[in-house]
Amino acid sequence: MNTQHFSTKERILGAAEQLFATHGFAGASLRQVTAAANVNLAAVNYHFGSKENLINEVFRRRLDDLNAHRIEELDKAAARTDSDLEDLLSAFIRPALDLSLDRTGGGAFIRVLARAFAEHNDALRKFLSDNYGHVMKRFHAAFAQRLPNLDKEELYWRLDIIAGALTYAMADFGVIKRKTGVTEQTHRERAVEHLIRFAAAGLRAP
Amino acid sequence: MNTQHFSTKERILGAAEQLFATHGFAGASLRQVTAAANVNLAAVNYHFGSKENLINEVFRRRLDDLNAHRIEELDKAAARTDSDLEDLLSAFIRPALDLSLDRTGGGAFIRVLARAFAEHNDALRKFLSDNYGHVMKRFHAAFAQRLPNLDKEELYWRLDIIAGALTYAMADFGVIKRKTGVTEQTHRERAVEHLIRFAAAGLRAP
DNA sequence: GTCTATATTTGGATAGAC
DNA sequence: GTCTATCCAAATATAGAC
Repeated sequence: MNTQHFSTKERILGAAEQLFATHGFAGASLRQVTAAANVNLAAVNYHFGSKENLINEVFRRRLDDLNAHRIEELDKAAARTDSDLEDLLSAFIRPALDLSLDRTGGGAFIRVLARAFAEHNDALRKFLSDNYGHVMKRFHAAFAQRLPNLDKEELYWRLDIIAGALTYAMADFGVIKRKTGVTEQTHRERAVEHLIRFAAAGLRAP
Repeated sequence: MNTQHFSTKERILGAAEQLFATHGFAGASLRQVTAAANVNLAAVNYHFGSKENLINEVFRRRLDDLNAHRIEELDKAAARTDSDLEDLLSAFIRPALDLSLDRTGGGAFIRVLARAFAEHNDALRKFLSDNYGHVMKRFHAAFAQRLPNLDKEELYWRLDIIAGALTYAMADFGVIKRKTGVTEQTHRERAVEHLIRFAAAGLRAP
């Protein structure tokens, strides 16, 4: 991530992602970030204005893509008349799995997301809600259509739990050593299947 | 938590627990902690030596109790010949549920635990491993006895995931507003049941 | 044990030369 | 756009009086 053929901005984002994953938002200093990115300390404020905005941009870079894929998969599932709860859950969960498996830092980003859940940071939650609330609304609507007896707020609440469980599982799996070669991907695939079954059962509960 | 009829040490621990839950270990300063505890800034270093040690003591205060209850429940389950996987899981999970429901800050502590998972802090992990590794060993042995075909390392790995899922669920549930009175406890009870089924299925997977 | 005062370090942010 | 140098605030930690 700190090779020279990426732009300064990209190198900062990559280094920040890694360090936020490891030390947290408060724990990783801009000095650590700029040193790892091999750029000057002042570059962060020049390109991003502030540390808080840098944090937001770390999210934006990945979430734009992730949520676009989710909407894409949701549209596919919604177009089919025979799609069920599991298909909707898959549309939400599979893109996150793919991201966690990519080789350009996606695994680190998933750990950053896990931290965001733990943070309960109001500014961060507002940013996520402002920018990606519409994705949750789309999924909420799709689930609500298939679960007409479930209270709307209860549904939001359960989707939040599912997002949390997914993030945690992906972040934790990131620590596992892939001893026997293919295992890493296989394990995550299985985790996703378990999650989908678990989440579907949870959603169907009265 | 910051009333005068607790000792300085206890007030610091309570305030630290609350603030670590809200802002994280790096994010909560000793100045915030001592102000909330209504004690002098220097008191932390006098009573605990350092911030890192204060963090450790926040864990010790709750985990000693939590793990004692877990061992107690495990012994009860192990004594019965007809106990199954679900009983062992219950011995592990129920004491955490009880803690999350207590009224002296247990809910905040569960959020602190969730942060510890996200931290991946080596010093903290070593502290937890040194002081509570024997509890995981006891559970590992009990599960291994009932799952003789499962690889030992695989089992450790899965128990870790279960601990993570439990912690996350409890921490997240902590945010929910109990609108209709009894709901809070009922919801957590249900979450625990889901978790146990989920975990048991995961453990039985090949 | 508790306080005030302070040493020391570190962090975020910016000014101004290039 | 990038660098050096620096400002200022905040943090951990300690010394020493009470």
